[in-house]
Amino acid sequence: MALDRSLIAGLPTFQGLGDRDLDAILSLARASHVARDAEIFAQDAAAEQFHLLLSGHVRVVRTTPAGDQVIARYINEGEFFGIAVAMGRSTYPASAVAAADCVVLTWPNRAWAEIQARFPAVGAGAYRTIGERLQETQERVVEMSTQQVEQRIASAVLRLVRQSGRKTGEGIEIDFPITRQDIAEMTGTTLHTVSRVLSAWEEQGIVGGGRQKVVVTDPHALLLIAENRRP
Amino acid sequence: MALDRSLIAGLPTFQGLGDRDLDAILSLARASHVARDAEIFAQDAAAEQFHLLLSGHVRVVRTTPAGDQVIARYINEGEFFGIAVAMGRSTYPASAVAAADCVVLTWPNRAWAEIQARFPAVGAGAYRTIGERLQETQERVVEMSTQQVEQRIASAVLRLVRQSGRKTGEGIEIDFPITRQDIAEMTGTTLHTVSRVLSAWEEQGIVGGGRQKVVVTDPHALLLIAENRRP
DNA sequence: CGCTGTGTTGAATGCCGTCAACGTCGGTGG
DNA sequence: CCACCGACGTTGACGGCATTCAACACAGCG
Repeated sequence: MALDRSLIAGLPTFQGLGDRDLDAILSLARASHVARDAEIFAQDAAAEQFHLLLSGHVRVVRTTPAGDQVIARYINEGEFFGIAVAMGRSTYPASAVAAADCVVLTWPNRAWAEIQARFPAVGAGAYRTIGERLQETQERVVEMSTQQVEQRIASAVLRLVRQSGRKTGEGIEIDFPITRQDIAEMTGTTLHTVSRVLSAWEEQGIVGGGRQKVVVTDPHALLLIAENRRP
Repeated sequence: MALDRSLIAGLPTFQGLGDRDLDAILSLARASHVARDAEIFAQDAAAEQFHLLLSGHVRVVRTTPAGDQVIARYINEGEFFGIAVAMGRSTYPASAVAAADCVVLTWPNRAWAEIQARFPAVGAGAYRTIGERLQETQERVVEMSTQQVEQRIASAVLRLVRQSGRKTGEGIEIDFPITRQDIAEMTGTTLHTVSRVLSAWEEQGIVGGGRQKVVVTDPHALLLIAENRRP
């Protein structure tokens, strides 16, 4: 059965395309559900497909030979991921795991050349995405080089809130399950330190939370901490 | 006066192009000398050109609001740099400074669309370059998250040696001037720590050096340190 | 010949990782 | 329904690695 174009019609990636174009792109794709914690692709596996996240959240993780894990980034709804083909790579540099239940569109690599040729705007958008990720990653290197752990955690939480925040009565909530361990793997620290820092913030009324949940009640205070300008 | 096509004919970037193609690409460019320590473009400035390094070495540096500097990477001969246009950016995310005397080719941004359209292989090569830089940068995040300072310094020196090494009688030498401070800014540490580590390595006969110079005499030992498998 | 940039080394401080113990939530199976 | 168990979270104590502070040495250059 053909996929309905309404799946992707609203996404910025495909802006400006007509119905026939959307149908053409979708005709090459396959949609699937992915349960939470299921792996979408594995680090170092042959990269034969690329993906677009329709709903849910995906965690991109690199594992070192020693077994340490580092979270490279979270993918949000509407973003491409696993686009090794666009970077001329033949294997995936990291694994992708569903952080929540997901709906994913998948194309075979050979579709990339066709999409890029027929819809240059889509290709350009993907390259802009890669460029943005490069900038973000370098920003992270700068943070890890110059900031203390508490500031880095503040920056990471703010990034999550901006990219995946959902307003609630209490404040802004990160709308997928996230553990202290996850935050530690994003900031290059340990779950112990993250727990200590979040506990301190909770006492000051900056964040709230609970099990696998983070709610930011005072984003401004967090910003001050991230910029090391705490009053 | 027109630029001679021999300037770029040997570069992997332009492989497979004919003489007329090379001339066409060069006709859009301008060549210039850049003295050591001169700035080629500035962080946050409007990105109106992109560059290719013909000879010399270029240091790409990000500066934080607090004044801390972090070296994002070194550019080697034959590489594009400052290709904000390919990532859809309107400003440069970092500054570029000549680490040694350089010869640089410069194109106005509008040449990018034309080159990409007429010579897709060149465009694809640039995107592969961006992809490689993304992978390298993420690799650096992993290192900073999981490794100790000495291992990170070893990794950084090995990277420099692989990318810009020159064989000499003593061993492999990094063929541009580099200070302890530079290495510190690549690894997120201080020049003091770098000095201590290099002094210790020198005593063990792993590296040699001198003022603004690093010579690796025992690359294998460095590799063992980088992988934390020191005997 | 002094000055500036670079490099070295010692001593002390402190951040944060490590080790350890315990508490709590939620799902699962009897 | 409830007991159990594993995953997640919290907190204290301790120690080590690397930064910070300080002082000095040396080279190149005007």
